[in-house]
Amino acid sequence: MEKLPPKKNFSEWYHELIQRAEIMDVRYPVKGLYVWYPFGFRIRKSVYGILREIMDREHEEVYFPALIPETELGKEGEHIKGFENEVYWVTHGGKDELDVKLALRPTSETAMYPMFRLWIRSHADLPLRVYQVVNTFRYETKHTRPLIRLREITSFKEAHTIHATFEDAEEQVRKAVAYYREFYDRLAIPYLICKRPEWDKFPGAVYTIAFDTVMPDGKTLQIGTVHNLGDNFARTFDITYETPDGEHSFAYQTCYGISERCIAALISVHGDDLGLVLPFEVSPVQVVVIPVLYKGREGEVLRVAREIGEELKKYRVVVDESEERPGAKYYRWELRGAAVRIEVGPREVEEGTAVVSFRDEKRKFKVEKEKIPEMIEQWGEEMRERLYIRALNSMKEKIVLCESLDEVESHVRNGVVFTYLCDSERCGERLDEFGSVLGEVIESPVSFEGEGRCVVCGKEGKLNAVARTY
RNA sequence: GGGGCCGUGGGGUAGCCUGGUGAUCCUGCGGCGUUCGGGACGCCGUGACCCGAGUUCAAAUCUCGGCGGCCCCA
Repeated sequence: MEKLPPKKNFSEWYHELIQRAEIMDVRYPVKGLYVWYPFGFRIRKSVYGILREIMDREHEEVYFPALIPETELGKEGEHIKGFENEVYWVTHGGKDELDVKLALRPTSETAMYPMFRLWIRSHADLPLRVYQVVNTFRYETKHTRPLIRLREITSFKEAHTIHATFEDAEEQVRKAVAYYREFYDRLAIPYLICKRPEWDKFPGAVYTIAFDTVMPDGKTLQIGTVHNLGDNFARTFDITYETPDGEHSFAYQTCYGISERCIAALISVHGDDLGLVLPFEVSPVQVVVIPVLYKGREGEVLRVAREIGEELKKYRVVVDESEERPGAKYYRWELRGAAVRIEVGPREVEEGTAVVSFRDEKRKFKVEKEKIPEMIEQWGEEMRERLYIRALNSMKEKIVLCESLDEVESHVRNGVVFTYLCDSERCGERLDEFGSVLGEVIESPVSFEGEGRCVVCGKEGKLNAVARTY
């Protein structure tokens, strides 16, 4: 097996790793569409398992159609303006042209909200909280990249909620942010939380809060968004409810989403020159047992290796009985991000021990064989903590506070710039020349004063993040 | 939005400028044997010129178009 390109050549590394670790097959003959390999799909399954577990606490899972009639998609003015250039249209059924064109959903507000209008009658129907995990389509014209910029987003988890009052919607936004925090904490992925500037919010929203993580090359990746929609969509789609005293009132809505970019972040943030590094909880191979086979000793070694595998069967375990030499097996499973490796050879069989090592460390150590099952969980959690600290430190290194436009211009090439910015779109546009304004910093691993002089015009400004983005 | 580069076995490549050889090398994959504590070795086998049109006696190589990929600038 050939070596992977070093991670410092991030683009190359990412592309090769995705293919070689069998996450996505990038050879599908349509731009921007990729195939999930079985191995990649197992990562997706465990990551989305966590997301579903979190969502299921107070949302119901639903499924809405992928096709949206043009008449509904076009109702909300700002919304359609934001998406019209990237919508795929279904124009024909067989040979007949359709009377009303059908859009492949770029997102599902306009599929859901006409139905919510029928579902919501009274205050007793509120709040309504649902989510779905679906594919969405966007005709991307820039470079597409597996898991990051797609024409078919295959794994869009979108939640939609409806409330009686703006304050209730505000409260839901806070909860959604907390859910996403928990999700990314479990994946050991650090993030910035920003309030997107007015000109970059979700089309149709009152405001947008976004999670961004920092990739190895210093560009940021948006990995989650939370939108307070106010009553904008309720007014467009006529979603009203009857209050306890018989009045009719428009409802207030939120929506928030996470796509397979969370998996792109997982791979990019933790991976190393040898391949995938995945937290124990989501690795498709949580434990790999490697028997070290010597001529004449194969039987006993294999027997013990299988025993260990059997005792750990509540985890995702592989006992690698293939004919390769141990070294080749180590590299193979390191590429695939097996979290814990257990080696058993003739020596260990005699001692009743095994050699244990973790994917994120060079260290190897001996453990009594019987102790392994009770230690696994703890090792997994310790590994998650190590990964998180390492990722956090590397993110902190890439954030710099800048107090002049020259500094912004030079630093944004290598990472994230924090600087002060007033509310004017003009000043924002000036910064957008260097990268993208991510917005007002709400939460960050690096803290600076929240207010200062706008780096462009010198008026009162707030702490904002600027970065090159994916 | 503008510009540039590229498409060769499963992956990565040489060859293309200057048309003509049995299309190069690494890797992977299958088989056999000797091995096995960080990418073993030997032997055998497998497998490619993106698609279409054109120029030509002859096209991986030249021209045009399509599709796909990468990079730079705004």
